[in-house]
Amino acid sequence: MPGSHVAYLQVANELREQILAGELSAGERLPTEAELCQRFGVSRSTIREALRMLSSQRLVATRRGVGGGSSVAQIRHDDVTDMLRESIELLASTEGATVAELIEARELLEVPAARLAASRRSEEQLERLKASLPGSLESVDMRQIFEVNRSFHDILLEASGNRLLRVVTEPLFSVMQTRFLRDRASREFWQRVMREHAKILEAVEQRDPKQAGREMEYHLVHLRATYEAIDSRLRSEC
Amino acid sequence: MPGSHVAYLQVANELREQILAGELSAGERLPTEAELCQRFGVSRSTIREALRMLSSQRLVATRRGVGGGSSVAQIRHDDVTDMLRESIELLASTEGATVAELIEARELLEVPAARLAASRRSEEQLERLKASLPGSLESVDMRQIFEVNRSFHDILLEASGNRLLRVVTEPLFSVMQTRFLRDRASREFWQRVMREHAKILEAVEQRDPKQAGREMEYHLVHLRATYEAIDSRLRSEC
DNA sequence: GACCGCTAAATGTCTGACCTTTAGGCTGGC
DNA sequence: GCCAGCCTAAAGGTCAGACATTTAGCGGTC
Repeated sequence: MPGSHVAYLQVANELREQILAGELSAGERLPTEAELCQRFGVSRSTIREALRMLSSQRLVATRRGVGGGSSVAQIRHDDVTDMLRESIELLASTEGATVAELIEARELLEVPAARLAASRRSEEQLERLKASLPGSLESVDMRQIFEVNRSFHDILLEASGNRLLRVVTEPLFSVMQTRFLRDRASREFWQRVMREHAKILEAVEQRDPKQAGREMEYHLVHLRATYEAIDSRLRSEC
Repeated sequence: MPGSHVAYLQVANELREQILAGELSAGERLPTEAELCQRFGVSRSTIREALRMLSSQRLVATRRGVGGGSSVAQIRHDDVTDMLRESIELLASTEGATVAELIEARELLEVPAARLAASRRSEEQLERLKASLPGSLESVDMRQIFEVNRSFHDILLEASGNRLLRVVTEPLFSVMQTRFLRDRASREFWQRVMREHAKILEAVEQRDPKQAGREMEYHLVHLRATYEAIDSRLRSEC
């Protein structure tokens, strides 16, 4: 049912196809709403509903004021990451994804990512990675530990040099972290995490891919146990 | 800027948060548009624009007629796959993702997927996998070869038993295939692809993960050369 | 008991008015 | 000559109300 029988869907689909086909390229401006009304022979509300759909898919961006209007948006990696994170969150909350699947997928991706990071990291990335590890756990607020942890994994993904890898892996990491760890993990747990991160960092500094992969694998196997324990606790509570 | 100063965004965000927080769970019905108008103190057009955003994010579904209305949608894996494919297509068309990154990411994912499939595939999946390989290339239309190829990889991903893995890998496969192969590859190329698929299938049938991984790796390395050749040809044309 | 059409509830669409934001130009003072 | 600040017009944002369309369920006719 391409386009259904609903006007706003037809308009949205037609515009989307034009954009995807490259007839309208990034940055280029779309006609004004009034012109689109004429072109499609529908009312302004219909056009606006179509534009809202496209803008929530990050295909167009709209600005107000004179010289405003809609233009084809340049999609950014972060946009994709955000959308994917939200989708996976939803899947995870409805048994569309089990904990085992999340962990497995993450291992499949982060281990190679660590290897790649070890062989490709720039000096600047290495510095940021170091900076992201706090000297001691005492010096950081427990509310921040969360962000510190995330930051380490994210810089590592960036250092892997593959933006697609980062785009698909960050959401997996992110979903697991918010789902399982916020306020549920002990101080000892975080101390161990930090020690393991330090090991990974060392291998990345030495540009030793194999070792980085091994350390990451070890790290994730350790996490797996914690996640599974928390998961079964959560389940029994319900 | 949470909510900006634009009414439809505020409404959409508020509803989205309620859905993500689980206050409204899957399948549950939202108030009618008229009721939402009252609740948010805005006009119907504003409510509708917000609902269009949510529906294009697959968060709600809307039905017409008596007893219709909007309800919280149960997100499906295919929805996520579709959205991700579109995003990656867009990234790939604007240098947000290079061919090298696509190939690399795909290798990183499909090789482990083949291993998992070899150890987990059901008899039924094995049968479908066999059925997806045509006896000889002559028997299939060149226009269908495309779909045959896709089908093999997709069933293999399904057999990996990890739905998240499939969700993130299928788009990578799909984008590369439509971008590079449609009408651009020779008959000899497809013959070789089919032979390599058969090798993979054999390892999967024997439940030999290592071998399945090796064959998949070999297969992808071969593809890499073809893709890179086509890519440089495409570039020089522009 | 099967079929048909009515009805009412809900979304879909249109119209036309007015509000708000914003770039750029105009004007006046220094 | 230049800067500040107002002014204006173009575009999206919002509103109100009417009418069209779809659809489930009800009820009556044969």
